[in-house]
Amino acid sequence: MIETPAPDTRQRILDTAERLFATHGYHPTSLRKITSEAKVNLAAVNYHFGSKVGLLQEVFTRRLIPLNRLRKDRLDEVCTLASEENRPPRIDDLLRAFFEPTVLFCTREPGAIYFSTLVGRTLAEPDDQVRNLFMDHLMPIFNLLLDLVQQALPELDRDTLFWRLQFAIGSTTHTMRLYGKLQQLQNTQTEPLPIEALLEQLLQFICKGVRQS
Amino acid sequence: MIETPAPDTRQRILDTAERLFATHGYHPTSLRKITSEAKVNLAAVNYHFGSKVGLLQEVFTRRLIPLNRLRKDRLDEVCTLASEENRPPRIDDLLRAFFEPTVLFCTREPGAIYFSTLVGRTLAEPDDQVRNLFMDHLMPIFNLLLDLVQQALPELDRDTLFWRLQFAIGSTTHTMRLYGKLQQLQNTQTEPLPIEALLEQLLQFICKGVRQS
DNA sequence: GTCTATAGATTGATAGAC
DNA sequence: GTCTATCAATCTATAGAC
Repeated sequence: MIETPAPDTRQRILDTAERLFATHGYHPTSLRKITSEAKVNLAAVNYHFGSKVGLLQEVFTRRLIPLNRLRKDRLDEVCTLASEENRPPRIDDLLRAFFEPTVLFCTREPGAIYFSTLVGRTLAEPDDQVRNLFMDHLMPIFNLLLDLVQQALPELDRDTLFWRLQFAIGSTTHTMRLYGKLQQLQNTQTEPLPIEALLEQLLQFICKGVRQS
Repeated sequence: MIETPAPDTRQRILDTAERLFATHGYHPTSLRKITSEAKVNLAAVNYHFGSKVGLLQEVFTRRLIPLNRLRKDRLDEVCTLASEENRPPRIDDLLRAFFEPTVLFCTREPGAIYFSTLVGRTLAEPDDQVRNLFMDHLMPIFNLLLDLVQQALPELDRDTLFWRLQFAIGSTTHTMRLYGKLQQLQNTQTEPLPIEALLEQLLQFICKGVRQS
């Protein structure tokens, strides 16, 4: 029945690496820490992923391909509905279609709790090699969003929209990092703000800022 | 006249470390890279700063003490004017008082070009030891801002304001990182958006989002 | 596919002469 | 205060037995 070459060694390495990269960063996390916590042999990483950066590559790809498909589907949905009604897409619908899957992905896909933290941190990663692995996945869908937002707000020039979307991305990634951190610290405090409520606050902030009206 | 113990070794180490930490990150930057580019001896870092993390500590402190004094003065100014006119401080004035020095600091203080990049990246630093060095400087001034914003918008609860200010900080730091990156790549393109113009766009975005009106 | 063992390079930090 | 030389630890990656 099962025909995957490695039973779960590969999976355990990916899960552990995702968590440690998110928690401590890429460079400070050694392969020894990953393999010892994943309870696999040190050499297994190089066997399955070729190198440390190859492992990171796969940590990204495993999550970003389904996430980007989700975002693409949501954006297409907004466009289809708009064209059926013979009007340009609405800006609020576009922003929700893009940012809602981004924020909620961690709760839908099991085990992706750490990935949202990793995403938020990778955008700020100083190392070009590491960040570019991520940008290769983000650029196409961001450019699609920019094109559609331009259709929704044709009176604004593209540079203005570019920066406003970047402001929105900055808010979102910072929020994802901070929310993950606060959940991690979660002491004897009252129950924290649920992620769905925080998302609504964030979307209100972003929509007001991008629309400017 | 000059009574500083080290002539300029200390300074050269700090300048070089600031640039390399901003460009490549803290962990991937070795003391050897720093000392060789600064043209000082490897042992000088441990002599002057005790350790690598002691050096980072000093890189932060050197810039953050004057920057925080600037932000504090601007916030006080807004409050003084408001109390003279017997009204609460205006939200837009408070946000400008806080974020304008933050963004423009790099152009005022000579040599601080790389520091703004470093700030933007450190907020996303996964390593707790590194990030906490920075948070110790940021927390007091952030709490002051939150208190004042609460006075300006008394009808909103503190948690809501906390998150809206975090959204604003996320936009700002992401923008500072990206702007630094784009300036660095600066190819044969047309002249880039001046930082003052970008600041105005950012402030518009933030004010709309925080006010929600 | 998994393991042990280790190569080969780099790191932060220090000792001690000057 | 600055230098050379080096220690001790850590790292990624690989070779080769099973």
